[in-house]
Amino acid sequence: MSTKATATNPDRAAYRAVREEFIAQWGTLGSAWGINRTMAQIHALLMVSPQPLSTDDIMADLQISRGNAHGNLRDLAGWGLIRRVIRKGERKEFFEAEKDVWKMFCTIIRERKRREIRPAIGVLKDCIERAETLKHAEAVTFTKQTRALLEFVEMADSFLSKMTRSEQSKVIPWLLKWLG
Amino acid sequence: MSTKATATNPDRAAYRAVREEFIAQWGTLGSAWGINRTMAQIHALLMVSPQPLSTDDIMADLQISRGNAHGNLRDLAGWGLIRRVIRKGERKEFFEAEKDVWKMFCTIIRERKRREIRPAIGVLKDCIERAETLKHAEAVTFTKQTRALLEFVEMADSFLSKMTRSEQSKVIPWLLKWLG
DNA sequence: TTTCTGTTTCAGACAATACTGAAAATACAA
DNA sequence: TTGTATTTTCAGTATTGTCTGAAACAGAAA
Repeated sequence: MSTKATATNPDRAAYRAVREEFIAQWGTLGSAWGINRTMAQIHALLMVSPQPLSTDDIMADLQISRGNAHGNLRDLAGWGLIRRVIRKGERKEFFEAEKDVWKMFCTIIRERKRREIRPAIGVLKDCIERAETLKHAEAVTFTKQTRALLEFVEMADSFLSKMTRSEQSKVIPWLLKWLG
Repeated sequence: MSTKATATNPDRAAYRAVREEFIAQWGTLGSAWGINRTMAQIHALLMVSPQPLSTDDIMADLQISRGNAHGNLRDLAGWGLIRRVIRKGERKEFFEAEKDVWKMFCTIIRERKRREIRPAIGVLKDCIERAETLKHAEAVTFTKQTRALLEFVEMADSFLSKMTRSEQSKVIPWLLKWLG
């Protein structure tokens, strides 16, 4: 291909710059949502990379240590956002990101449901159970409010479950229609 | 009222304990979503409090410094999750939380849209604009992927906008019906 | 004006989290 | 089995984000 990267291609520098900007911003965005900055950056890097990358590639690109790269890659794999790839003949392992945005979204939702929403529902139920029989005046307000929260969170949970179980091809057109 | 709190009411201790548990867990949940732990705890405290609380009440209850309480109260007011209340005859100012869960949800969504989603859309547009004309091979993958992300984020943004502009009384029944 | 009550700010202290680098463990090839 | 490439772990360190406490400030009452 004539557009193959070379040291002399002037677009190379421009591409590097815009990619770096994207990665940096994705990292910032991640930390606003409770995701480790480096983990978000590795994710961004893999998302826009045409081919799988090794730990060394990532270390070199983001200028981070082996331990840091390793741990964050393990966590990203734990989230299901990236996969390990083994190339035959190579001992090194490579990583690639899920590129389908809908699948990525569903994965994130499912994991956050499992890690945060479900435990939150458990806590709310527990608190309500312990508070509902108390005669203390403030306990009445407490129970009322935590019940309202529980009801809401459970509904949101159901909604997200149903949505992430649906096909993108069913949800998106429906959504576009609903938006008018 | 016969259930009024007194030092001798045995329910008082049980209520304090369950409320403390709720506040602690809400704080943990907050930090998982990129919200300062103390801010989430103050929010939890005000959510379940039957009456508005002063800065001193909150300092005493959560055992935090004045500066900490003050700053987080300011931030919560900035998010629109709590209101300042002035009682006539009193010089102190008090705070109360929005208790309606649907309104609370809409407020959080609107703020996160404004603070994070909109800037993210800006970044994506900027990156696409800078990358789309580049001939570098990797830039093609980059542009394709960032376009897919932008499309998705813009759709999510529209969806959330429409939802938070709707009445709870319209959305909830519809949602329940959709859930079957 | 002075004093009193309450609010706001912020430099320094502290705690939580993230990162490094090197050593240990593992996996594979010869 | 030994040697080599690669992954994994983790103690120590750095960085970031949060919190404290005291001083400065602001307005109301005396």
